[in-house]
Amino acid sequence: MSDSSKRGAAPSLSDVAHVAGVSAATVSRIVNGDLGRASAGTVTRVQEAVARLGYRPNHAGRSLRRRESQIVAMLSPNLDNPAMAAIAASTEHALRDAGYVMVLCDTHDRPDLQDEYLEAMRAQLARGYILVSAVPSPGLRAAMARGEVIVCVNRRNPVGPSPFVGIDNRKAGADVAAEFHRLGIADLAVIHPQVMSSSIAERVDGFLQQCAAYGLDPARIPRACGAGADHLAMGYAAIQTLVAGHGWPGGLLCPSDLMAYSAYRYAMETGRIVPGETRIIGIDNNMFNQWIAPWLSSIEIPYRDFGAVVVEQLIASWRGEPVADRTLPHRLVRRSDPGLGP
Amino acid sequence: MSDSSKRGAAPSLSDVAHVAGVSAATVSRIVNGDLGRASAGTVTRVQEAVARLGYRPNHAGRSLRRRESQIVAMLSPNLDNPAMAAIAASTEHALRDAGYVMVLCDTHDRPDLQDEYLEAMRAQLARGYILVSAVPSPGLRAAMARGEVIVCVNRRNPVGPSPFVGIDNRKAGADVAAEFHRLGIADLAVIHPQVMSSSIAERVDGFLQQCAAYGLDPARIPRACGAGADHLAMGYAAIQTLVAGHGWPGGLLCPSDLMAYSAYRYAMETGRIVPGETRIIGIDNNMFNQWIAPWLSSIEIPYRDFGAVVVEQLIASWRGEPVADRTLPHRLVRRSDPGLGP
DNA sequence: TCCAGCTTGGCAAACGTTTGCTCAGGCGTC
DNA sequence: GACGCCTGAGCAAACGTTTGCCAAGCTGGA
Repeated sequence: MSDSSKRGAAPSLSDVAHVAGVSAATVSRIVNGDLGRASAGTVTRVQEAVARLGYRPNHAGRSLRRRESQIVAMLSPNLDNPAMAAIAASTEHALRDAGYVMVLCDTHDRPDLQDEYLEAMRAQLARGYILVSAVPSPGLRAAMARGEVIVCVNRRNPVGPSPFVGIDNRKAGADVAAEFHRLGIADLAVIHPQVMSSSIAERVDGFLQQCAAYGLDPARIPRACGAGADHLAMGYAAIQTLVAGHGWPGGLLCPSDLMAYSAYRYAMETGRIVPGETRIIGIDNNMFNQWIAPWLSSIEIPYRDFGAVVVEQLIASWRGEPVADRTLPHRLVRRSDPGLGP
Repeated sequence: MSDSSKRGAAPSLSDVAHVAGVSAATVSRIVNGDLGRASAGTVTRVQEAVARLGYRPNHAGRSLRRRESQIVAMLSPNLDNPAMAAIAASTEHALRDAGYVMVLCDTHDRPDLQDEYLEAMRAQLARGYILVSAVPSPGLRAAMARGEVIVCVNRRNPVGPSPFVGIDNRKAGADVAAEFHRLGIADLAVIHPQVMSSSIAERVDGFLQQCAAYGLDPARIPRACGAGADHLAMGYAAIQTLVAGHGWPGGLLCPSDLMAYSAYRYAMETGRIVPGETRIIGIDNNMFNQWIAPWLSSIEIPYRDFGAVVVEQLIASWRGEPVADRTLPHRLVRRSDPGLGP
């Protein structure tokens, strides 16, 4: 009974070695691209055996020996938001191209879940962590202290320095202010989530600063916040508060498109005409906008490009190279159709 | 230098054994819940050592020895579709609760990518495969032949029998027909993707059958299909073809909400009033509908409940139990607001 | 002839876990 | 007192890879 006679089991290094008539060590070296240590004849013989048996290295064995896996963990606050889904999809693709596999964890923005997943991924020997909109947590601090490789996306690392991928949120907010200025709309307002992540806070801040540059007093720009399970619910609560306190503005900044959606719904419910009476500008430029939200201008963020950049950061970190933050470009997409008229 | 002196390295079984003054074998058994084989004193001593060292089993070692991992692969055709994202999110959650980790792969509905991922996951010793909208491919056949545990979601396994989770697509289509009948709309039409998955085909089929039951000749119900990168593009192409050939119908079945979105856009572009002149009914009930698509009735599919059921199927399969298909309930959500009127 | 150096490839020891087997001691029963 | 059984726990051999080290064979120069 040769090794390869084990029915059903995937072929192992020693199966290949047996077939090729060499030792497992030699096969290992060749499989890993160390071709300089074997003669040309041996190399081809081994490669043929690999092909014939359909050999694939067993990652458990490799991880055990090398004390590192090909697993990269992505911790995402939620997948319901198409922006997060786009980041996840593009990162998954880029990681796969680089030879890694991505494990996706949904933290629901909760520090306890974030920590649980960080721990679980440590047990999997995860080689790196991609934290989308990370929240502060003890486990994150611990991971930093252990020297884990971490890349933060959208939000900067709240507990220390980490490589970062995102946009210039302050500039994005300012661009919205500039658009309202261009349109001659001066009675502005902002809604935002009750607890603001750094990215949202920066967007709002950039907006207000730019308003000030146009001579508007930021302190007199109405703001309202809302709580809820997702940005849709938060936006709905916030717009109600805003309108109750200050009436409808002529221009409304929604720091995410989902909040814009719920503001729009409330406008419909209350008979406010969008974009005729109130112009809403969002941030994200959700892919559905062009199909069913022709009333919504939005700052487009190149989420589909995030993955490749994130992986570049990861690889540089693994190499121990210094890693600079990466700010990707955004742009305003203008839309002003009223949607449908019955 | 004791074992535990290795700085930075995670504590291993033998570190714990050393601290507790027992052998690694004993620790292993206790960690794995085999408490009947050790005295109460030993158990507590080991548990204390585990807690003190923050020990977590190394999954590479475990996988290597047990010849199986805790990894379950989900192959999804794309994450852009919120329905797929919802399935992924709920499955990830259910798997984690059951002690597994999910690796997400985006196949873009391509057989070659599906095969590549099946192979890559085999090298990771994946314990099971969740195939969302699987397509036929040689690799899938091979996986079936190897006896891998596979659960299919949305689409039935195209190359053989597998446990399945989804809805009664035929009934869903029939329910749409019933709704049009209730509304007294008789000039109906259907758009659908050029290459129809089994689920879409069943929806359309159920719709037509039910139309026949109402005395409409299915052969005279206009149908059009379109090609494209996603359902949005497919829908846009299809509705153009449909309208060019047969004009706007009074009632339009879109077998996915995304197609409904693009049909809506085309209606706006051509001045067709929705839902006043043409009533569109979709399938999926995308979460955004209630916020920005008040004109769209849709069949709600409980994607958030899929994950738990999928995991039940997986676990039953691992136990070797017979696994019956699971058909989850759907329901029509009625909406008929015109959206906004400027 | 001898030695140095290169090429080629094998040996064997890890990596952390699981588990069949063994064994020592204690207890109960005849 | 002998015997068998139960309990509690350790030994050691895997699982599949990787890699430092060594050895054999060859080339070429002194």
